Amino acid sequence: MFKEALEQHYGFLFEPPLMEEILAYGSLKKVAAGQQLIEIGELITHMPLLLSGAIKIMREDEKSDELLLYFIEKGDTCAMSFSCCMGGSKSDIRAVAETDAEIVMIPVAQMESWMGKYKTWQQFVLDSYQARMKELLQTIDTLAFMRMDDRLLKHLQDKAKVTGDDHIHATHQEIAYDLHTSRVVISRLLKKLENEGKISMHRNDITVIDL
Amino acid sequence: MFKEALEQHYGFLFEPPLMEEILAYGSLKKVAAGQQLIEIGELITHMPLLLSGAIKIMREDEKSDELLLYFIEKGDTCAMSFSCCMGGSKSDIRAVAETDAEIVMIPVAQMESWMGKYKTWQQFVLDSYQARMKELLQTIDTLAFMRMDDRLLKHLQDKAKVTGDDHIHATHQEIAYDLHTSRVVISRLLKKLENEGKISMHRNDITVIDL
DNA sequence: TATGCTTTGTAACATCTGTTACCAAGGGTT
DNA sequence: AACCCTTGGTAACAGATGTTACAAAGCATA
Repeated sequence: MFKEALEQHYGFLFEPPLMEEILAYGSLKKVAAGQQLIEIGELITHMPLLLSGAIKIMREDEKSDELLLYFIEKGDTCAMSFSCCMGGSKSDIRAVAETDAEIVMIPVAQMESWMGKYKTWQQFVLDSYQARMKELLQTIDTLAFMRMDDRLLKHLQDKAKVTGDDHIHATHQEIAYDLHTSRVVISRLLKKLENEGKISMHRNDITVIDL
Repeated sequence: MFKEALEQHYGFLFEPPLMEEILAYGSLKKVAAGQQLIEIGELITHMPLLLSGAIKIMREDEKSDELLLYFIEKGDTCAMSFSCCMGGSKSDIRAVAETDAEIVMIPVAQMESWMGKYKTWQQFVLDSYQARMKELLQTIDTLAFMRMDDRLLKHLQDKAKVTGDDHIHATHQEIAYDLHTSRVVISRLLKKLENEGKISMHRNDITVIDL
């Protein structure tokens, strides 16, 4: 059962009858780091409430070029990890577990009935949309106004933050995919960041010093 | 009065009592092309319903670098041109009239009460959020996956579409601001597009051939 | 230790984008 | 015509990023 964890993260948000319904209709899903939660084009049937861990949200174009949009953090006012939960539409994004995570999955049908019944749920959904919107604006700022070296450092800092660990276990190639660039560019810029004293590097392990 | 125009664009969406309320509490605002509707950091007091014309939504960073996010079209299911109408928060974006436009302004207070009262309004707000989200994703795709020449052509096509005119009246400098680059770059790429037969150019007038 | 795979470092080069500088063309005013 | 201001064209260069190629280091396993 996930009653305790749910109370802890969402108890202060939702009224008791709504909490009851969430317990009744929601199901707990445990996923391991790296596991894919939803793929682009897939039909959305459930909405996730994150209890623990972190999820990364990715975008992809026709040529299979990838880009990380943002992370959803554990304990975050997370909902609408999927921009298009409502109305039976298909996913515009891919969601992948960044760490091991525990998620309560709510069927979309319930969600829609709650919109009318529970004021706190309505507010929660609106707040979540707004939070996602801010994340997207932040992503746009990053793409439009920052150069790759700053984007890289920010990525490492974000990653350290959501995992709660200043040691990052990722290859240069994996980082390159997230930032939509090439491995050589990442190696080059990481070396530069190391020379500047902002990180230190070992094989498969980057330590972020400048948090 | 704006009863007819409102009926025409929103009548099929909202139930009659809601239409009455919109007429009662909304006020018509006519703006000329180029006029600013809202500035970054301003408190949001009204939500706009676009009756005619087009609005462009811009983002800016600390260094006053600008970037066009997207256009809102006349007749579009437009609301939430401002990502943060709810909750008395401040604007993350700037809105500028791209053409002359007519807008019904709804006080935020009304809007919030309607969320509980009218199912159609609730759906409208959610749909709008979703539409804005898709626009932002589209903007991200453009920034992450396209080069400047394609971004430029897309910009010209978008602009022709929202104004309903394949003649674009803008200086190279103005276009450069929208795309967050320099005038020289735009001149260079416009010349290239002209050589490729996709546009034709005269002073202060670009004709989009490849629509 | 020998072998093979993955990961990282680095050089050399191509290309795209941004910057500076200057001139020319267009259009309006006196 | 003479003048001025805005706009556009172009060269030359700088810097950032992407690409290709290859070598070296780290790690696992036979």
